[in-house]
Amino acid sequence: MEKYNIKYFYKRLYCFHKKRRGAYNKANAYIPPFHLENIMERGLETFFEGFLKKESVFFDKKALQSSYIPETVNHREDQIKQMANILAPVLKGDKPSNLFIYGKTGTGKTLTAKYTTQQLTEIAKRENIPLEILYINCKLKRSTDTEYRLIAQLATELGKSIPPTGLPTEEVYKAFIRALNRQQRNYIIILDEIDQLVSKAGDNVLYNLTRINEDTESQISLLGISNDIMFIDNLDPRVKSSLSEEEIVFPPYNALQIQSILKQRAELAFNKGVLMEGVIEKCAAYAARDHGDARRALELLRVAGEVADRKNLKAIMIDNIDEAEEKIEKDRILDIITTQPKQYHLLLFSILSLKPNRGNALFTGEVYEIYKALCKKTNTTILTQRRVSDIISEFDMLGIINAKVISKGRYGRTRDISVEIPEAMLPRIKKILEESIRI
DNA sequence: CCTCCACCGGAAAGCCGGGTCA
DNA sequence: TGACCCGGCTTTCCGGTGGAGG
Repeated sequence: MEKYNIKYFYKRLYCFHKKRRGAYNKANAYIPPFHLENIMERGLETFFEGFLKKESVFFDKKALQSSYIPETVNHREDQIKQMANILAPVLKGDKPSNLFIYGKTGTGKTLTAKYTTQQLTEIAKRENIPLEILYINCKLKRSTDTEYRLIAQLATELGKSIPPTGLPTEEVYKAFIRALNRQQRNYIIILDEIDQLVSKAGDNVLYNLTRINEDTESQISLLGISNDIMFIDNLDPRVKSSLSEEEIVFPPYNALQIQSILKQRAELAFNKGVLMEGVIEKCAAYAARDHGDARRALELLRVAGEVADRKNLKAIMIDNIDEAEEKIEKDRILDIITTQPKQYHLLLFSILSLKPNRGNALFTGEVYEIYKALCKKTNTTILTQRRVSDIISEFDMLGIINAKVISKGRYGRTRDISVEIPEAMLPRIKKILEESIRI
């Protein structure tokens, strides 16, 4: 945790407040108000001074966050032009075609879409054209991963609050349409990570959304963003044809392009001269290595800066990037594991405790046996093997284990499970799991 | 070439805790 | 209050299958 973050600041302020009024300490002795001793000014002053003096390599960290929209979007001129062409009719009051955007993660899809629509709204506002953009990120957990919730979310954006559950879905649609009709406008709905939505809620939602124009005076265009290119092929043909009336592909950035993006952002984010030679190049190279993910590059740079700050360095060294990469991966795994429910912990613990004597080739059956024993020992209900099998798949998808289906011939078919957590982290993780299991 | 193991993974249905509404 | 609805998690049921060993 950073020492001088906002929480810390408020804590200090609160302490200060108590001291100003005077307070009783643990031994119930009255400690006189600050100003009587004239320490207060000094205390607070030094705090603020420290806060100001505390040197940071950052000037404005925001510029490195993935949600930041820069003044100009580099290397996406073509896509912006295409998108503008497709969406422009909305300015004349016509309904633009539905648009489908795809490209790998970190290729600037969301950024470009937001940037373009932002410009669009500005012009629309100036010219007094009724236009509204609704942006929904379907990946944000718990808010929009089912049909009900998506529509509810959309309706909420239109200022119609809908209870988070309880109503029939039909009712929610009606409320949404009423909200649309309340003011006749053109709407562009951006559905980010639309593949996530479909995998969880099915393509029914999309079908209904594409058909909703028939029930309302307002016109609605959909703008779907996906990083899974195959996703569109698995859709209902009717949805497919109407959703992808237009398509734009975002190719990955190459190393040079990532470099220039990083430079642009770094200029805003860091103080002058804190970047050592070669830092940006290295970040870019790391990110280009796995398919030109600019978001990753930015994150890497940001964390490298944080590492340098924590070490009280005045500049970001090349080594900090390696440390940053390690830290990101570590935090990711730790975050995944600590947020899992107990059953998952039990299972993971079984896998880990089986690992030392069986090497790196565990089979579902053995894991399940250990898991059952563990459940009995800790007095937990035992899940069926079918369910456990699903949990193993989930771990696989999260990237903390690797589970491949193999055939052992006469000895059946099973999954070959190996652990993907770095060796160095294992003791710590085991400890976390143990604690969670006990309780 | 056939068999048959030990599990995979799809489909459907049940249960539970959260909610609305009249 | 009871009738309903939803989503998440789980169980039940069951057809499917790659390949070692006969």
